[in-house]
Amino acid sequence: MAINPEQTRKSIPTLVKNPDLVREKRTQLVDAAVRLFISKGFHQTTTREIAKAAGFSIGTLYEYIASKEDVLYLVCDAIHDEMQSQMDEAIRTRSSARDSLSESIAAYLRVCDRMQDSILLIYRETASLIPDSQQYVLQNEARITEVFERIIGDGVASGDFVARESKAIQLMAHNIVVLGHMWAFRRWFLHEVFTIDDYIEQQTSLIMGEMTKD
Amino acid sequence: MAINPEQTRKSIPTLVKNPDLVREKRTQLVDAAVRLFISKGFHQTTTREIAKAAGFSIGTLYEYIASKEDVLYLVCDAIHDEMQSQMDEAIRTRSSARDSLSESIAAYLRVCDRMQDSILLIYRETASLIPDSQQYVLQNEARITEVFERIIGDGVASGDFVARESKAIQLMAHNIVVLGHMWAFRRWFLHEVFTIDDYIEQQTSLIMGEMTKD
DNA sequence: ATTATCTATAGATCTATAGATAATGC
DNA sequence: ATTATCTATAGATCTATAGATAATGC
Repeated sequence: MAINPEQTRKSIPTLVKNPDLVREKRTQLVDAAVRLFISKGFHQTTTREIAKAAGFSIGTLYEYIASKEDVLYLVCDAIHDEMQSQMDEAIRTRSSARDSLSESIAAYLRVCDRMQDSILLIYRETASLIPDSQQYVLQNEARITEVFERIIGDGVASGDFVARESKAIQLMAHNIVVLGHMWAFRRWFLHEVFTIDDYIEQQTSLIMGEMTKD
Repeated sequence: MAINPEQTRKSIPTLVKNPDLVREKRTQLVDAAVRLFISKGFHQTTTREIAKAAGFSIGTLYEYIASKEDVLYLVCDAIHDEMQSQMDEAIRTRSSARDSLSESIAAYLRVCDRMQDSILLIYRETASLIPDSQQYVLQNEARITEVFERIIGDGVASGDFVARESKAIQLMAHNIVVLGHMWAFRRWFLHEVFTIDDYIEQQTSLIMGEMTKD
């Protein structure tokens, strides 16, 4: 029995034997919980509300999880899953490193625009997870950052971008990721002043300018 | 009786008549609450714990506030106050716009480094405030951003920085503010790889490059 | 027999207040 | 008399589980 050396997902205990059923019910559960957590926050949402919104009783809820915190972990993990799959779909390698990067940034910022509420949820509630679960969530965040690290690294290797040590590349990747989150958590200002297209244009030019300067 | 046209602070009701006493006790209260909220979060902290840590009884606590949410508002407001005063102290106008901006960014990032935990607290718990209180907190956030807006605007006016419309100046100011917060909320990565001095150097050069390019 | 689901509730909170007590100043 | 503080607790939760019930398959 091979043990996966890089465990990327925490397994949440269940009392239900049928794995298909577990998958199905947990999807319902997560969908309901995401909506509730976005609108009321994790602590203001009761386990009863989650069960009701998911379409089963409080007793059944606890057949599929062992604690309320488990629901939060499943929610955070599902959000990162959705983020990853939307990025995989949108991000393509182009002929030039410039095009790859600028189009990837644009695609990523559009994903952030669509997933605003979920991004805010992660920012607010990650701290409510136990440290162990937090580690998994941060790993997911790191994986998203690596997408940009790779694109920039390739461009540096090919000479399309200014030479940079690996730490500087990593920092730029984090900057890009944060610019996407910022569109969500500073929306009280940004959405008043910019359309998402304006925002993409301005922020992409900031990053591209830095990558290709002098 | 003059009414201040721009009300910048919400007044929290108290049953205690002596204003000096209110100020004094609320300072104790906020100091205790900040520590508790940072370590356990707002919802996991009980009003009893706050009262005890502040040095008075649960009954007395409710002479100085009307609800637990009031404590959170006082905490958020005190954090922004502290932030403002540390920035006022650190940020000086220099002979050139370049120096003013780069030194202000450095000073600001050092403030963020010192106030990491408080910054994270604001990110996590602002959503737990009632909408009315949230408005005041966002106003505080906007005021901090305006410091950079002014410095950049002056540099553009004097011709030291590339010409930009006011929206682009505002965006750059928000970018700078967020780079400071990022040092706090991405510390799980950034602090592993950079010292605060490295970070200041890299991020300042990103912004300065953009302000003075071609 | 086994698996999944439900109802009912134990047990443990936690916020906010009522009413008693102590301290201060006229 | 007035102001500030304290103790004790009402009243309202909320999580998690025990034990009963229904559905499925041998």
